[in-house]
Amino acid sequence: MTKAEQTRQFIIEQSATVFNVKGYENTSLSDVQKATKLTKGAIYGNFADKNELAIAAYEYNSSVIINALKDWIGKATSAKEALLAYPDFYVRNGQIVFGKGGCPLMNAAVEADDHLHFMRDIVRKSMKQFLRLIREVIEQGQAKKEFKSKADATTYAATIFSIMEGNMLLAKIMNDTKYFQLAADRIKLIVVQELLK
Amino acid sequence: MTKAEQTRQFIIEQSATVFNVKGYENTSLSDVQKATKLTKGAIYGNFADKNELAIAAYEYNSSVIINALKDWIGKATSAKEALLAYPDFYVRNGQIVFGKGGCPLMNAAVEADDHLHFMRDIVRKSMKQFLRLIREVIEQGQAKKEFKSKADATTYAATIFSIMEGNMLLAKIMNDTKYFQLAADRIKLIVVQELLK
Amino acid sequence: MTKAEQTRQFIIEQSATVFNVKGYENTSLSDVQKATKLTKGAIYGNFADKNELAIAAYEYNSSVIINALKDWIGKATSAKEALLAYPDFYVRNGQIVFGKGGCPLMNAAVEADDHLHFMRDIVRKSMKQFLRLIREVIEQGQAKKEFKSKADATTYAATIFSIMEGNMLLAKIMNDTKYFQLAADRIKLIVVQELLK
Amino acid sequence: MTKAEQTRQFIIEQSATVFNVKGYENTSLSDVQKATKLTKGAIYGNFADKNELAIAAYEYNSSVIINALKDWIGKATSAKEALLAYPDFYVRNGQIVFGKGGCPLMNAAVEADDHLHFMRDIVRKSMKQFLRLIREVIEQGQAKKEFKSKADATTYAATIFSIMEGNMLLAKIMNDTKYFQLAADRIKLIVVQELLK
DNA sequence: CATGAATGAGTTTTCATTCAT
DNA sequence: TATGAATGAAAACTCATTCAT
Repeated sequence: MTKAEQTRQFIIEQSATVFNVKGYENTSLSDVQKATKLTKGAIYGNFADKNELAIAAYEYNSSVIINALKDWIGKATSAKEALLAYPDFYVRNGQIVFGKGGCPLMNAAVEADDHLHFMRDIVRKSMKQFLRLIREVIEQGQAKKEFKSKADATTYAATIFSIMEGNMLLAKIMNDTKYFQLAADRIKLIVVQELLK
Repeated sequence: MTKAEQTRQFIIEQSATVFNVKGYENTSLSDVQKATKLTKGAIYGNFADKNELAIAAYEYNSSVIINALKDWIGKATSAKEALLAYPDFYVRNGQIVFGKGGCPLMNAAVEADDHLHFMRDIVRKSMKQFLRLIREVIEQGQAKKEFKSKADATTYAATIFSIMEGNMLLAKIMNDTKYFQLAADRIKLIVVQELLK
Repeated sequence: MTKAEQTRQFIIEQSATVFNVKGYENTSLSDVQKATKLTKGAIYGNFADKNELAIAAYEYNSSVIINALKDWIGKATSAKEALLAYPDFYVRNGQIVFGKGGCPLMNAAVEADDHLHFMRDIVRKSMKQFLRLIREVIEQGQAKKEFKSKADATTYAATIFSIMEGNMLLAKIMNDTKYFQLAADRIKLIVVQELLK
Repeated sequence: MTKAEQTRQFIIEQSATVFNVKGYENTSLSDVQKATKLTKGAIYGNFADKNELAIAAYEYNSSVIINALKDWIGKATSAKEALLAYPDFYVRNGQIVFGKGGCPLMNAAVEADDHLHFMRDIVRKSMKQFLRLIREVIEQGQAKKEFKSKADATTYAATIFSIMEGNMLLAKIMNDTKYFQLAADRIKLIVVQELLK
């Protein structure tokens, strides 16, 4: 890893939370300077413009949770366990998630959907990736005869994800982690009643 | 309504969608000028600062959907019908909702939760109001013996709302109204299986 | 004239010489601020961007000498007198012209020809206008039988202009007004030997 | 020629046209990097600062046409032929000259006269050198009895040069090589009518 | 000698806000 | 009240230059 690559990575990691908290458009280069303690020149030496940094920060932010999800799936000994690990993470780490600005996919999607067009495709891509991971867990559960085969995996992936995100929204604005538990309960109910054989 | 009050209302209504689409921080007074075709003086004559206008615009935006919800409830002849009118609205008006920037509660919550502090309380308040309306429908359904009495109305209100919002998030970023149908289906399932006697 | 129009004109007049001396690209908004003692906002309130101001300043600069030429022509009692008034002006006002940065047409043309494309057409236009004025004096001299009718007015206009500009170039870089006299002598020779009947 | 001298020369030659086209102040080190495909260190290792490079690039640019003039003079079999070779070059190579940004003496003089002071003396020197070359051709023509001895060589040199430059200015901004022919015609007229015995 | 990452003052431009009219 | 010209701080970005490696 060259010096430049190290600095680039450093800038991304140091500024990622600021972008998630303040929003990608409302985070200024001064904010990034404060977060990295680097000069503007150093930042512009590593990124063509603020948009490039915003995208890199978003990719970092989304990769953190996507990789976490992959981890849980990898460690789980059953599809059920894998699916429930996802809401359980928020139940157990609610305050940490709050401190980092909440779900980066939701935050970026709200900015990117009808306004920050340069980010839309990248957000859409990560959203699809997240949904695919959940879908694959369900499909593997079906392949292993753990889950009912007639359940539409794509639909269930979207349903589980939307329950998690909808409750995240409530949790954040109400500053109340109980909504994470609510999501976990509902997802568990769906897994037990509708997916498990 | 005095002239001043009329102008104030005019500014709010003309700028409300811009705020919802661009975000409350990112919408500039130039944007408001363009939307209202008024001068800065006219705007500052009616609002102390941009924050006051942002709050008023948010209150307008959220009141539109809260009033719509009240309307559906008022017109419904049963609790079930009232509850299902909510997701059905999005199923039928998905593109219109997209054009106005999506759900104002979600948009504002994402900005306000850990960043735009002057808006947080007002967003929280409207969120509670929305949840309370749903809860009251459920409670009335229980009072009228339409719904099972042991179901926790508060929990079900949050669950229904979060399913709607989570799918709204997917719908917006994927630019696909099918997620509104997904939310409607899931909410109907819950109403039929868990609430209805 | 509205306040805005007054300020706009004030900015143009105060900054025109700076643009001519430093060049249109190398003149910064700080330079304009210093020249006008106005704030950036005041300047941007009256011009969309620096290019618009640069063009306005150039138009002012070129109009000053084009109007001067028109004046001499208007006051002259013969075509010969009108033509010679042009180089004579530089002979008599060399130091003043130096102090204002020299001929704006030449300065802007050198910048605009292959580089400052947004100014090229406007410079070309003023150049044509200047040449046309000289040509018309010659044509009127021909109409009044003062000048030989077979002389090609367009060619003579370009020749006279290029002699003046070529010597201006020498005068400026050598900081020596004798080249203005050289131009005046050569132009007089041409008028007497080739144009006058 | 040492390695360092080679690199220095390489940088000068690669960047010379950029300086002539964009102007000496307006050409940035990034432009020089792009033109040379070298690093900043390599450039600063060979030049103390941008001004030193600008001067070297100007000296190169002016030397190219001064050497060309010397060449034509050397090859000419008469003073008349030598003098006319100068405008003829532009008549024949107008588009090439345009492509390289036009006459470097004029371009640099316009920047240096009252603004880029560090270049003024060097531009003045090359201008004098160019004028001296023309003057010497005339003087040699007089010594060989080809030209009239009473003609003031210095004056004629300046006149010929200014006609060429004045028309160059028109040619560039009008993007029309006909002005080169106009200059050539006028210079030929002067040589034939006023210098030749 | 050359590299290229870093500096910090400079650039153009936008913004929320004020205030004389 | 409404106007719109003006303010000045802050935005994104570029530049000539330095210096550890």
